[in-house]
Amino acid sequence: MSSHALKLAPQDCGDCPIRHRAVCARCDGPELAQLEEMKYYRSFEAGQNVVWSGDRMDFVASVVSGIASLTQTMEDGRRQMVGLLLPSDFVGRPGRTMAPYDVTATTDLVMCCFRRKPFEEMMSATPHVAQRLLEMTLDELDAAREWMLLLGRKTAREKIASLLSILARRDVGLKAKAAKGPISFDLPLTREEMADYLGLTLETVSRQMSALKRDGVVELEEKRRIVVPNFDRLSEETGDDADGGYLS
Amino acid sequence: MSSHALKLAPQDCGDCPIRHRAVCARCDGPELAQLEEMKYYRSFEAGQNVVWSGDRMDFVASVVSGIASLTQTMEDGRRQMVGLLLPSDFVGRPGRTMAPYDVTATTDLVMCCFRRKPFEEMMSATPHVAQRLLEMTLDELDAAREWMLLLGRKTAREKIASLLSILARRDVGLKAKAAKGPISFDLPLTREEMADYLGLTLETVSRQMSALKRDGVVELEEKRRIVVPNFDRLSEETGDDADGGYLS
DNA sequence: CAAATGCCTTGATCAGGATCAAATGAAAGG
DNA sequence: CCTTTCATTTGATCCTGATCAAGGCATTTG
Repeated sequence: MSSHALKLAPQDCGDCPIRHRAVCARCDGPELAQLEEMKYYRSFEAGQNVVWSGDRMDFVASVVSGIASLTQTMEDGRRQMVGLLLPSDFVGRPGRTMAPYDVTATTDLVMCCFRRKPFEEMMSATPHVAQRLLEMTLDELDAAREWMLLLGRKTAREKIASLLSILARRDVGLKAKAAKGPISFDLPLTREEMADYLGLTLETVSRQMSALKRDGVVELEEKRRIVVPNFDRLSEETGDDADGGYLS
Repeated sequence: MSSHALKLAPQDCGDCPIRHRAVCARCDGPELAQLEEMKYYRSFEAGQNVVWSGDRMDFVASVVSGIASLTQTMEDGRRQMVGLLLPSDFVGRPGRTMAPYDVTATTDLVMCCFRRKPFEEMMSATPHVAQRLLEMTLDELDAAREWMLLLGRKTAREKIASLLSILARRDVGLKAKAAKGPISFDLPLTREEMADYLGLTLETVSRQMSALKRDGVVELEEKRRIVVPNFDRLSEETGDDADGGYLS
């Protein structure tokens, strides 16, 4: 279990794949050097827990690769995922050591962790980290509010379509490819995780996936492999206007 | 309609009721003076719209008194409130002029508006505003995620109890009173607004309110006047553990 | 005063999604 | 190879909350 937790070779920030989107994006040479000194990598296998709600966290971190999830659990076991963390997303809150959510590696995951103390000192000494973190937090807040609309008002079918649309869009973005022609990608989530994210049961997720397949909105070749033959068609199923106001 | 929009006398920041919690909390004498110069007050009557989603906003603002709501609307009219703004809460996003949500005065409302241009200049010149705004945004993000759990997983009864609990807690806080003995407060929301906030219909809200009354969890004297005879009893109905992890 | 309006409550019925249950298929392990 | 396990699908039934509809009550308006 911990065989994977240490094996990552230290990497130079200059080569880092998330260098220009993460919390360090605005930092220049000397500040980067300072961050290099307080950072260390940790990796996790899919399914592994990163921190438990209520745990003390002595670091904050950026997701370098893979996907992590933030989940809240009620006493009786009801679970709601409250965030998906993609590469460059930030985990942890300056000024608070207690984790408010469970953080779990949804896929294999690499995180760039910063020791809390020096990170917080740097935040109060120089503005670039705080400025970037503010931007990122405002984006997360927008995303959370979009999700509130989904959770409160969308039908099961619209919820599934919305999630697939976001994942598809994300993969298209990564490939820097126009939204023409079929899009295909691997689902990084199990049916149960999808249910936890969407406020549904896994049975309903499965049924709605089957329904979208039956209606030709998506093709499922291997349960986790999604093909979207017509992205606009999928967009129509989300309940959002046009293809979602994704611009600022 | 605009008779109310201008009539507020300019107020000195030193006397401002939200001085120590708002975005200006960390600012000292000279910075306050700078803010004084870019600020102006606007007031709105209950029910009045502040900005429409998609509108250009040439200011950002703090709520001084009253309550405002942020609402998203789907094409077919489904509505979801995504935030309640209480005194000291911040409206608008530095760096973005387009409003992403409808902002509406839920009660009579006074806002302290800052002209966007000088506010943004000040944010990049000095760190105090950005630091405070980051804190406030992180708090909002936590609140949004708590609401995601409510919207995705709680029953109608738990949703109502959670909302009443939050409003009761808030009023207790204002009165700096211990949580012993009956708590009473006025609902600042109509049944329909409650429904929009909780992801329910107004009929379900009404029925659950009646049910909580029937079960002795709350007393309703005037439809908007709530008495909570036993706060712990109300807390049990929210589905949260203990009385909610409200500490950071 | 009567009529209209806004807000709320209550009743009857419906339906979307939850729950309970079983079966399938693929991968992992003995 | 057979068994076990895990993720998923599918079926049958139930129930919570939505929908449709009517009525109450207070305030406003003509």
